[in-house]
Order: sequence, then C-alpha cells, then structure tokens
Amino acid sequence: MNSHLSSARPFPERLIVAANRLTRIAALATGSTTPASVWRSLSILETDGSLRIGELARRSRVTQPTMTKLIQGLAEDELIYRIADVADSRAWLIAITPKGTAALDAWRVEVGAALAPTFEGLSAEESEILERAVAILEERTETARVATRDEVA
Amino acid sequence: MNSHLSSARPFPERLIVAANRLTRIAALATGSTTPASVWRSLSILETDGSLRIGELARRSRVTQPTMTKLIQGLAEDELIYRIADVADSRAWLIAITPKGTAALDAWRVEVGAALAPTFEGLSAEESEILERAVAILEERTETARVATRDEVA
DNA sequence: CCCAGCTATATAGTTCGGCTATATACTTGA
DNA sequence: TCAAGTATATAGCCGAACTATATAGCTGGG
Repeated sequence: MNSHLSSARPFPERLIVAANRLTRIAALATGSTTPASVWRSLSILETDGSLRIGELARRSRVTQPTMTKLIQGLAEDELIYRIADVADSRAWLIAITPKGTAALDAWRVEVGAALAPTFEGLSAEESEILERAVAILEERTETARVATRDEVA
Repeated sequence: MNSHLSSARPFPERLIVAANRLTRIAALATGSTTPASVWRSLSILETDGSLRIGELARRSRVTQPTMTKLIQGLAEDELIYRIADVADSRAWLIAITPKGTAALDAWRVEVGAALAPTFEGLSAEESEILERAVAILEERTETARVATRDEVA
C-alpha cells in the first residue's frame, strides 16, 4: 500500500533540508546581500506591531546585541524608527516605516520572481498543497509563540 | 467570501519566510554549531553518490573554494573521503564514509527531536499535507537540476 | 528616600562561513 | 609541444552573529 518510500522517514528533517535548499536558491537567485534576519525582523514588525528590541530579538531568534546592531542599520536606512518608551526610558519601541513596508514588499516580489522557475508548472493540486502547507508552517512558527516558551538561552 | 486572507499573497515568498524561521528554530533548538552547508553537502553525497568538488559545490550551491575548505574539514573528521579520479589527476571524487552517513542520521534524529514541539499535535490531515508538500519541495529543489541550469554565477 | 539588585540596551571583541581573486597543476587540441 | 582551458588550492577579505561586559534606568525593602 505504501509505495511512497520517502514517507518512511518523518518529514521534519526532510523539511529542514528542503527549507535550507530553498533559502539558498532564493538567496542566490536574488543575489541579495541583505541578510535573512532583516526580512525576518521586518516581517515580524509588520505583523506583530512595534516591539522592544529585546522582544524583537527573541521573536526573530537572534541575540539582543545582534538585534541592536541590526536595528541601527535599519534605522539608518529609515526602514524602521524608534519610539521612546514612555513607561521605561531604558527601552525603545521599534516600528516599521512606510519605507520599510515598501522594502519588504519589493523583496517579496523579488523572491517570488526568483523562485518562479523552481515552482514552474505546478499542478493545481500541488499548488493547493503548498498553499496549505505554508499556512500550517506559518501557524506553527508564529513569532508570538517564542515569547511564552523562551528561556531557551 | 474569502476568509483566507493569507491566500491573497502567493506562497513562494511566504514559504521562504517560513522556511527561514524553521531553519532558525532548528539551529537554535539543536544548538548545533555545524553549518547547514555540511548537512546539505553530506545529504547530496548520500543521494547523488560521489562527485567532484566542483560539481558538489554547484549542487550544494556554494562556490568551489568554499567547498574545497568544507571538504578539508569533513575529511579531517572522516565524514568523507577523496578518491583520485583516474581519468583526470587534477580532480578528486568525494564520497561519504559510513561515519559520514552515521553523522547525518544522528543529525536527522536530533533535528527531528528539536522540531517535535513545533509540530506537536498535528492532525492526520495536516501531517498528510506537510508530507506531500515536502515531497513536492524535494522534487523541486533536487540537486541534479542545478547542474543543467547553472551558469548563474 | 536610597541603595542593592535587576532589567534594557549598547559596545567591544572574537569567531567563522562564504565570497572574490589568484595561483598551481593538469589536460587537450591544433 | 605549447597555448588555452579546466580542476582544485590558497590568500585575503567581509560581514553576520555570538559571548562578555559596560552603562543607564527601574524598583522594592529597610
């Protein structure tokens, strides 16, 4: 009954390898030198709203110093801006700017175009499966989850 | 009528972000310092058989010098070995060792365990979708494809 | 009301993966 | 047999992300 030998191995590790390859394909195809962490962070700011640096670092899964530096670059490029946290003057709230949203959208278009050959000629059924798989993955990797089960580091 | 707002945007770029997050989650959860390129390369050697350095570099989507260096480390750890190419003394054939296969398997188990919480409590239907999605992705990111449409660099 | 201890961000310094440019060794065809 | 091309190796650089630590601000018990 089971002619799908590939199913013999659980999917998580196969998914990781495939994800890895996809990431590599996209990076090479777009030729973008911008680190993935930038797009990860911007998309988190877009969906989760403004956040403190520490919290953004946690959700983006990098350390706080890494995020501080990342933020500095993004601020220079005016893709994000800092709002003083009135309740705590040590902290900043980081928010995405319209320019940041535009950059994110442009990147998405670029990635979409770069991956077009890879996903060329998918059947309607295959597209449907990928669409639904993405939805599941998005739900399962939701950034808000990180906050509750942190303490990893 | 359309409550699936997420479907409004095509999946490739969403898939990239999700893939990226998964990679990050896996990397953090395993705490592995081993670069992804190692596992990518080893799994290519496992599925595609022994390859020249240049060809392995292409399929692993790194440059040749990067692969040369990577190979040196893997050889020291005895995860791969070099076979002199009888037809061309400039070239080497790189092959995975039993120890390399074992390391790859161990990593897979580790990643599987690390991602278990992320994929906990999936319904049978969701699992089915992910399984099939992985199969599609594997097919679409197959390394042998790279060789034919290279010339990117 | 003030200081010890905690928390939020910033800075310093290191490590390491991956890249480009180039050298070296070998092959091949005219 | 040698010029041009190809396969791998070496050198040097860049930058992302880490750990350790400094600085500044908050907060509660005495």
